[in-house]
Amino acid sequence: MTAQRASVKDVALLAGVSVGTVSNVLNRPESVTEKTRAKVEHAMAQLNFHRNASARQLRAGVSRTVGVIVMDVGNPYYTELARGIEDRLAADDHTLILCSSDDDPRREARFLRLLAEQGVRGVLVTPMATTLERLGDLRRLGIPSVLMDSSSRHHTSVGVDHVSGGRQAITHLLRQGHRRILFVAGPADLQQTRHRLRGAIEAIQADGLDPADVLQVVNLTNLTANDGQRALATVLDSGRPAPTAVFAINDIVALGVMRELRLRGLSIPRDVAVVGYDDLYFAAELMTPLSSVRQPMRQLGWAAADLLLTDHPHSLFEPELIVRASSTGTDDPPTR
Amino acid sequence: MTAQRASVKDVALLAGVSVGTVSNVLNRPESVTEKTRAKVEHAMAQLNFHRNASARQLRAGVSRTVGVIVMDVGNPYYTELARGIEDRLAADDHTLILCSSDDDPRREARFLRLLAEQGVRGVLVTPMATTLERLGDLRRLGIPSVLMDSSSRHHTSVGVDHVSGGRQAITHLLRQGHRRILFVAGPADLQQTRHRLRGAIEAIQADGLDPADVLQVVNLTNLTANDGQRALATVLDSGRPAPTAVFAINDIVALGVMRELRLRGLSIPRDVAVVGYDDLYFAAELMTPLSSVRQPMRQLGWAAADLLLTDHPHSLFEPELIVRASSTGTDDPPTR
DNA sequence: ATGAAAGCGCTAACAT
DNA sequence: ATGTTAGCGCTTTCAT
Repeated sequence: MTAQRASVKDVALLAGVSVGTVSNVLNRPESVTEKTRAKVEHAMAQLNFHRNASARQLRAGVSRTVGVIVMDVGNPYYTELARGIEDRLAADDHTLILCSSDDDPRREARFLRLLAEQGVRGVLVTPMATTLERLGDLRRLGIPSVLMDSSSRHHTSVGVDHVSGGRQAITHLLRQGHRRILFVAGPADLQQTRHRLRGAIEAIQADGLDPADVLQVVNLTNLTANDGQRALATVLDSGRPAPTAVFAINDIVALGVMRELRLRGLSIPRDVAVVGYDDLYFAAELMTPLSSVRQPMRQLGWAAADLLLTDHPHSLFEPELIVRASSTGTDDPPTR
Repeated sequence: MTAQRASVKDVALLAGVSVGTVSNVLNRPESVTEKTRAKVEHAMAQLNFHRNASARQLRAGVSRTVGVIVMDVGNPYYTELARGIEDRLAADDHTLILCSSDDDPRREARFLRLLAEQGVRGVLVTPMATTLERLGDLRRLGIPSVLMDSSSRHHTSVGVDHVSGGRQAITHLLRQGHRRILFVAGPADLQQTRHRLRGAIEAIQADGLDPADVLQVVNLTNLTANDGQRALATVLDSGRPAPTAVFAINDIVALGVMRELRLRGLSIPRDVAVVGYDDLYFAAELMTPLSSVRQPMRQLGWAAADLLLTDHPHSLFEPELIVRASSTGTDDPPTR
């Protein structure tokens, strides 16, 4: 019905000024007379003017968009991270393109290429084992990147101390008397797996025990509830002595573990105790309230974006074990 | 260390061809000799060339990006929707910018402006009551939009039949003998609320009962677990006869409702039955497995994106009630 | 304080 | 099949 997109030229024409003045109203309003500014703004409103971000970016060379690649947007843990990023970005009038790598290097590579083409101001990524190689391209393009939920001496990053998290979880289980613990971990080359495993081993050694006796590790490729369930089933069917406690790499995997335990009529935590990771919002509401290691994801995201925007030194956050019925010595009380 | 972004000009220079040929390699590879194509592609690789999306879009006038605004990215229900969209978009080499309105009209307006500036190919949005007014601007700009999880005679949309969902949930509760049912709903002007309420009323009337006797409605502004918990507490403290069943607008609200019931020592479902909505992945694993109305979100997202890309007629999907312990006549077995 | 004009990287129409 | 060129909408000198 009415015209399509109006350009600065159209606005200038209608307001009876030059395009330069229109641009000034947009970018340096203080350098324009009150009167002409009013004229121009009126023309803009009348034409339903929206500045063209492509042209702006092409000319100015800088983008107001930041790319974010997380492992799995379906996991509330990562959306909470994204929320923190968004909070920080909005304060500087930037926006975020959210991508989900689904733990697939090819998907990640595709998004990285896409973001490079978009000319984003920077990329924030929760890395998998091979991510670092792919980030070289970006750096050569002059696009900075920040690793999240992971740390590296060779790359800027914001992270949570997973060694500490693993140590806290296993220490807790040892205190409850457990001596056969199963760690249902992620891929062996994933930093979260490696660090939490290290923390677990440290905790066991600190008690004068031999990790080889106490800890059994099974590595998952995907971190879904079904994978967790299958992994536990395999271990229980292996004929080896069953574990008395399970430490899961995240709460969703823990969900699957608990499902399998229930299926076999095993009591949680009397027969097998369970500790998860991430402390998702429903952890306390599960059939057996789940002990879990809580991480400050929102702050982490905020810090990551802040790092990108202002180059503040990065921070390492501290996780905190939340103990609930799934891992306490006695059977859990019906409610609380 | 090495050069920054290489342009088509740089590639042309290195390959010893013209920029037009480079563009052809990019956009019409079949119109280029095998040999020159190889030369050009080699030059691209050598220069780490990434085409500049801004310039491309500025010139071509069309974007390969679609804006998606959901109510709440923190809710897995919406990320599942986003996943469906992404699936469809990827097939046509498009990408998605994901925004969370957080049920805040100002945030939504801001994102809409942003997306318009980006010149996105279209916008997919899960609308709140006032969204439609805001979409007029976009239309005048020639940017199509699709409503998701909602329907409108005045706007293209893909949706789920919420009337049917409400009817299924309430019919189920009536069959269990409930005659005092509380509907913990969203905002009164939200379509999901209105349609599910209509379905509820239809179900009650179909049994020859008076909705005014059977159904009590409380409207929430925000749909968090805490809000659900508070709402139920208020109702139970009101002095009026307590409901024997609760129908919650979504599973997260249901989580809060169940929390409050447990806190008061009320048994689910013996004292109060609960039915949620969305059937989030953990619904079956809760302290009391939650009956819930499942919606095909992934397909919905797929359909929405398909509608935008190919203008296929839109579809109305059918929800399905999943019955679990939280609403079955007998007490649930004391699992844990 | 405002105007004129160049140019960002790309595509597409036209010329060869 | 390949080269030449105009121009998308904006910002930003440089003049006035």
